[in-house]
Amino acid sequence: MSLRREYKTKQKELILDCVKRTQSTHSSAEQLLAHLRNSGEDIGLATLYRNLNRLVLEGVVVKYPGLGKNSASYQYIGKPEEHSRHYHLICLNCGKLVHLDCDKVEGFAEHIRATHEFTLDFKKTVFYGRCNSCVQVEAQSLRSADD
Amino acid sequence: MSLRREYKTKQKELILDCVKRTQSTHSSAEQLLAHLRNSGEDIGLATLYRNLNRLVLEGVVVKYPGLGKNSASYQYIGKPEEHSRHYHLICLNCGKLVHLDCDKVEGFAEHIRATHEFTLDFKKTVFYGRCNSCVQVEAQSLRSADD
DNA sequence: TTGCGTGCAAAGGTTTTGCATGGCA
DNA sequence: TGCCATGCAAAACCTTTGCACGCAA
Repeated sequence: MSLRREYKTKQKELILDCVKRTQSTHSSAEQLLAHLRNSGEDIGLATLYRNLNRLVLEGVVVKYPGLGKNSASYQYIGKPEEHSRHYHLICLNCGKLVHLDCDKVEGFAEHIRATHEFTLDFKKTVFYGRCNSCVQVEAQSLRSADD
Repeated sequence: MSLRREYKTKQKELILDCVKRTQSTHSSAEQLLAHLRNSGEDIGLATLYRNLNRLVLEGVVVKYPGLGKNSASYQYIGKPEEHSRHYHLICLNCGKLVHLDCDKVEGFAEHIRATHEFTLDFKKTVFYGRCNSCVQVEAQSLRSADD
């Protein structure tokens, strides 16, 4: 039963920094890699995936399985201790992340537990939809274009 | 700009039938294929994928990108006109899928839209958590074992 | 010095695509 | 008879894994 010590490496820090900096929009592994390259840092793809998986396990990063295309997206949501009892809203169009801090949510979760016998996990649950500005943009393009 | 006529084929009907019959639990392409084989029908994998994609486009089937493993799951939700706004609860422990048909949900969604300027997409949003039986089992194992 | 982390390349698995053939209309 | 749909196999794709080397502690 060996204790697994964790080493602090340059790559690990770069990756964490990168997802923190891009937290307003979820990014694919490839996009994150590009970001890093723009900063002059090159990191192996395998290393990136390994670290992302670790961060997901730690709970500070959320993984969204291939929404638009096929590749998964990753997004920094902060340390578990810090994002207590709030949920996340993600815009399917622009990728914007919104923190939902609201009393109503607690009431809703309680209702689900009491009536539907299901305990929501606010760390894992992400609400998808459209933010207001994207709803408006889409409504507009529906009016102008038609197919 | 050619009109694209759609043909009615045996495979198409079989696939639609299959997703309809299995709508209580979302299934991967491989699982659907197995279902079909059990009924004595063999269909090409490519055909299955092509038709599933078409059904997703039509809006009668929802695709959940690789939740547990890597493969995506598909689920029949009915014609857009027919499926009322219900959400899905998925147990993180046993994988059980629960349909959440509830007035409170509508009220909640409306609150999100009005107050938080965000329109929920009930096709894409999945609530994760634990079903009651799994909560109980886990509580029990916490008592007996400790790690 | 120990052994975890990295990078590369290869493997793994899922989904898509090209092409010849089959079948609906 | 047109041409869409199918089936097969190959390709494309994303992600994981094996292995040797580098590097943190």
